[in-house]
Amino acid sequence: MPRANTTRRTPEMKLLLAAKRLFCKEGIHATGVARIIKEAGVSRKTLYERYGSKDNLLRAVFAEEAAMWVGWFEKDVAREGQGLDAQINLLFDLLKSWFSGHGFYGCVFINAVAEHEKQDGWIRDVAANHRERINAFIEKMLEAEELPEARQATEKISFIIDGAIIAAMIGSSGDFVADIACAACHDVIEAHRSQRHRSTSELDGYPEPTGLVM
Amino acid sequence: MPRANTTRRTPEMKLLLAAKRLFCKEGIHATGVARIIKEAGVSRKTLYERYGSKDNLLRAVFAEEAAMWVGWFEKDVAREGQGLDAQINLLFDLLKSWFSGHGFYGCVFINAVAEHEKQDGWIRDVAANHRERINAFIEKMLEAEELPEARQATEKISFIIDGAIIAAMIGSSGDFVADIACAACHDVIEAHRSQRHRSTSELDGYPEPTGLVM
DNA sequence: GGGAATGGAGACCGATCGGTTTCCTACTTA
DNA sequence: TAAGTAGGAAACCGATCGGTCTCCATTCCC
Repeated sequence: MPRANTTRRTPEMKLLLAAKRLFCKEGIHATGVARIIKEAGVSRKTLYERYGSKDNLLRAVFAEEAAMWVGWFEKDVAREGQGLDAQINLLFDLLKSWFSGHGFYGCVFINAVAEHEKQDGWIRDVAANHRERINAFIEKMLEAEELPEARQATEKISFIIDGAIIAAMIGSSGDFVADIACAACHDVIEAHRSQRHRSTSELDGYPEPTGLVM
Repeated sequence: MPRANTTRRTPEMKLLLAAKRLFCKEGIHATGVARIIKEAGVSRKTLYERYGSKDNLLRAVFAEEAAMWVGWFEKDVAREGQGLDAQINLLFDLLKSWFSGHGFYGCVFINAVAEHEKQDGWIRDVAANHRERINAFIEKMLEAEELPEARQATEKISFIIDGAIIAAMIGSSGDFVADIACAACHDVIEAHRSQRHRSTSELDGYPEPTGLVM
C-alpha cells in the first residue's frame, strides 16, 4: 500500500514548494536552481530527473497555483445555497488569508508575466488562460444571480482582485487590502443591481469621456 | 546658446528611453546592458559614464515614469473647474492612450517589484513611495468634492487602476480595459456618494464577512 | 546477503551577466 | 591647423547562470 503522504514529502513536492516560494519572493530570473535545491534539500540531479528544466519546474508551479484558485471557486465559493454577497465575502476571506500568510509575495502568474517577454511567449499565454478561467468562475457567480451586465462586472471585479494582489505584494497590510477590495466589489455589484444599468451599454449614465488628451 | 533638444537626443535620453522600453517589455533581469546600448545606439562606455550602473539606469527609469504620472495629475487632471466625474474620465483617457500606445508593457514599478526581493530592498520602497504619492493625488481629488470615506475610495480606485494595468499588460485590449475600469471607478464613487456610507465604518451596510475560512 | 535503484555532493561545461579598460575615430573650438 | 574631447567598438574580467555528468552512500527487495 502507498505510504500516507503526510509525514514524508516527495522530492517533487519539496522542489515544487521551494520553487513556488522563491519564484514569488525573489523573482524567477533572480532565483538560481542552486537556491531552489538548497531550499528544497534536494540534489541538482534530482531536480533535472524530475522536472527536466527550470522552465518545466515553473510550469508545475503555475499548475499548483492555478489549482489553488480553482479549488477556492469549486470547493469553497461555489457552495450551494449561498447568495452572491456571501460568496463575495467568502472569496475575500480566502484572499485575506492568502495575503496575510507568511509566504505571500504576489501572484506567480502576474509576477512571471511582469519579468518576461510580453509580446509572445508561453508564459503570457498561460497567464492569460488562467485569468480567463478565473473570470469564468466569477461570471458564473454573477449570472447565477442574474446580475445585469455580468461580463462587465466580472472584468471590474477581476481588476479589483488583481489590484489588491499588487497592493498586498508591494507592502500594504493583507487584511486591510482584502477588506477594502471586498467593499469595492460590493460597490460594483450594487451599482449593477441598481437602475443605472438598465440599458445595454456599460457606460450609460456616466458623463461622456472628454477626449481632451491627444 | 544650447541647441533645441528636438531633433538630436542626448545619449542619456537615448539610453533612458531604450532602457524604459526594454525593462518593461522583456523584464529587468532579462534585459542585458548589451541589449540596451544596442537599442540606444550608444556605446557601453557611455552608459557607464552617464549612469554608473544598471541599477542607476533603473532609478532614472523610475523617475521618468513617476514624472509621467505626476504630470498627468498636476497638468491634466487637476485642471481648475472640473468636477470629479470629469476628472476621472480624463484620468482614464490618459490611461487609455497609455495602454493602447505601441510601447505599453505594464508599469515599470509593478514589474520591477514583481521580479525582485519583496521583503526589503530599495525597489519595493521606491514603488511603495510612488504608489502613495499617486494615491495622495487621487485622495485630494475625492476630498475636493467632499466624497465620504475618501481614503477608502482612494484605495479602491487604486486597486482598479493597478488591476487595469495588469489586464492590459497580460493582453486585453487597452481601450476595453480603460473603459471598464473607468466605469468601475464611477461605481465606487457613486456608492460612496450614496447613503450607504453615512457612518464611519467602510464596511457598514454589507453582509458581515463569514470568517468560515481559517 | 547481494544486486538494483534512489538520490545526495559537487566537479564541470559553455554561455552570459554587469562592469572596466583600451584604442581610435570624428568633431569642436581657438 | 592643432589641441582637446566625446563617444563608438570591442577585448577583457570575474562571477554566475542553466544544465550535464561522475562518484558514492543509502535503501529497498528478492
